[in-house]
Order: sequence, then C-alpha cells, then structure tokens
Amino acid sequence: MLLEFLKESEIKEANITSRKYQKGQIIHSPIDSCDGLFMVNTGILRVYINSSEGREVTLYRLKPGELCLFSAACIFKNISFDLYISADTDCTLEVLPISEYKAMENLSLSKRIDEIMAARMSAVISLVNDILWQSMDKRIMDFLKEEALNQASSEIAITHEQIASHLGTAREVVSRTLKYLESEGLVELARGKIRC
Amino acid sequence: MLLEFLKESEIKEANITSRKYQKGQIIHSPIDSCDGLFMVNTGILRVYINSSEGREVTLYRLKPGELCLFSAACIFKNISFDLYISADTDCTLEVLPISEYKAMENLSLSKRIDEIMAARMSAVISLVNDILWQSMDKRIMDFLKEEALNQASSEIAITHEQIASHLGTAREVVSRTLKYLESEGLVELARGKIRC
DNA sequence: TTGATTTCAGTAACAAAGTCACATAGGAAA
DNA sequence: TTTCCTATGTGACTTTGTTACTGAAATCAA
Repeated sequence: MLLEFLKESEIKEANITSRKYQKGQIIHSPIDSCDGLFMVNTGILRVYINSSEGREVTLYRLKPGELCLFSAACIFKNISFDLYISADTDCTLEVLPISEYKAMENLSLSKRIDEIMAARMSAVISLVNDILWQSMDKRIMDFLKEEALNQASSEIAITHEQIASHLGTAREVVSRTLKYLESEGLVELARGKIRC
Repeated sequence: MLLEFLKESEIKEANITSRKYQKGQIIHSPIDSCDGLFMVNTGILRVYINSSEGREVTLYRLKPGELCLFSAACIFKNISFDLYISADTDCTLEVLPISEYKAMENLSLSKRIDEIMAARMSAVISLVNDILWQSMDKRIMDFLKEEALNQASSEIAITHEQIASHLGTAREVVSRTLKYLESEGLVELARGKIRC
C-alpha cells in the first residue's frame, strides 16, 4: 500500500520490509527517534504521550491503510514532543527505511504527507475539544463504542486502567463513572470486560 | 519572507499582496475556508477553536516570519476542525493567493510545509499535555510570562475573560486563581491589567 | 457633570473531576 | 486450598468548572 505513493523507479529501489508486532508491544518510543515510515497493513496502532508522572493519553489511533508519520520523527525539524506508538492489537506494518525516504524527491509523496499531517492535526484538535468540553460520561461511552467496533464485539476486553490511559484520566475516575453508567443500564461490568 | 520558499520563476508570477489587521480583528473563520497562505510580517496571530457553548482555547500563536497554513484550510483534505484566526496585536501579513499555490509544483515548498505542520502539531500536543497535567496556577503564570514578553512589558493589558479564552477555562476560575497568586505576591492586579 | 449603561471583577454554593489512601474481590499459580 | 497479583470499589479531600448573583470602574449620553 505504501507503494502507491512511489514512482516506478523508486519502487524498484525501495527496500520495503514487513514487520509484525503483538498486542501491547511498543513500536516506537522517543529513544528510537528514526525508525522509518510505517504503513499499517493489519491491526490498530495507538499513538500517545506520557506525563512526567507516568500518565498517558491517546492522541489518535491508526488503522489499516494509514501511514504513521512520527515513527520517523527525525524527518521533521521543530518537533519537541515525545511520542509513543504501541500495538493496540496484533499488527503487521510495511516499513520504508528513512534513508530511502530522504533520498527521494517525490512531490506527490510530500503533498500526500501534508494531507496526512493535516488529518492527524484534525484528530489532536478534536481531542483538545473533547478533553475541555465533553463530560467524562460521554467520553467513556464514545470510547467504548469505538472499541466495540474495533474489537467487532459488544463485549469489550479492557480494564479500567487501560481506559484511563486512553482518555488521559485516572483509573478511579473511570471506575466511578462506569459504576454510574451501569446504574443507568448503559453498560454491564465484569472483571476485565465491559458489555455495551 | 514568503518569497524565500518560491522559485525565481514563481516569484515573478506570484501575486503576493499585503494585508493589515487591527488587534482583535478576526482574520479567518470557518466561513472563509480558503483565504490564501499567510506569512506574518509584523504582529502576533492567535489560532483557536470554539466550543458549541462559545468557549475558546488558543491552540498556538504565530509570530513574525511564521507561516499560517490553516488560513488556506481548503488545500488540505481530511480536516474536520473549525479553526479561527484573529489578530492578537495589530499586524501585517503577506498573502499568497491559494490558486497560485495550487498551481505550483514546488518540492521544497511542500517539504517546508511538512515541517511547519510538524511544528504546529508539536504546539497542539504540548497544549494537550498542559491541559491534562498542569495546574491552573502554573498555566496562568506561564501564560502571563509569555504575554509579558509579547507586550514587552511586565504590565500586561488583558482581562480575566481574555486569559480564560486563551486557556480554555472559565473567567471565574481565572479570577479566583489570580486572587490566590496575588495573595502569594506573584502578581499585582488592577482592572484590565496585571503586573507580573 | 451627572446619571445610565456597559464592562470587568469578586464571591458563594454547588457539581464534576482528579488525588490519595486504603479495602476488597476475582483469578492464577503454587 | 492458600497465596499472591491484578482489578476494582470507596471515602475523604482538593482542584476546577458552573451558576447566579453583587458591586465597582469605565464609558457614554444628555
């Protein structure tokens, strides 16, 4: 899929490889600042940041067909954030080594990256909007619905702690809110899973 | 300054114009989705979003020499956010009409836009970090310090309401926090101005 | 200049969300 | 079964957001 953005001549030279990751594995952290350009083939990636106290928040998730830019953070100057990327499910990626990307002079790829960047910006701005102006009830329900789609089941395998890490809040807050949602009949709770 | 990214031949053809705005004026809103590519010559722009209840939060600010991408939102597909841009101080901009940008096939300009976009992303991610994990005290003090630099004076002309709009919170919260900061001797308050 | 109006700031009472310190409960492993 | 680890529950408290006012300072109009 990565190939569609490359010219015929580039495809021949490009040393595109494939990688597999298991659910939960960390694919990229600030330590490895220049992995390559990833294209998601199967599975879902989670892109997130960390607070100094170890709390997390998911910025956006990447699905099959989507290109992961910041795994190759080094190609962008002026960035000062520490992004982490992990496998939200088992997944396979296509990787274009960064040296090959840098050697390319491909206007359509560059324009395509402009667009992808704008889409990621869109996601993060939408996150700001949610954090500031949505109630925790709604954020949790929205997250559960999305997760039910991702897992293709209304019975979601997830802990309160994991939900808290996605939403950037505390586990206790998630537990408390889920209890309330259960009392309203909106979800059913069990250890490590939620039906909605 | 916009010119430095353009080729010789493009400069000749480019119909770059200059615009002036006064402090507080709205430069771009979701209604005008395609103004052109702005370069800040003098002054400071404020890029922000609005909640459905009319609350605001500043995503980032643009200073002289910086390029404003989302004033030409139409050049990016996949964006679904409603950005507003206003003049934080009196300012002058150089404008490259969007039709001219679209006609260009300029790899270095496109790569440059990748980088600028990454820098904006950096700012918004840093905002997420602040909103989630910084105390209001610190966010307000940091904002005041930045504002003192921008206004080149420790006596800042600003209302509590305006600070609240920058930080995405309520005026009452700013008033309460400023009172506390004043009691700690960190700021001096007067109607419409703050010394820090 | 004075009174009316608008804008800015203060405040109290309450609600929602985050923090801290622990208690309990379900499963897995020994 | 007992032990232990992980997940969840809960109460007390702090911080931030909301609502509904009040009063004070600036501006405007006659």
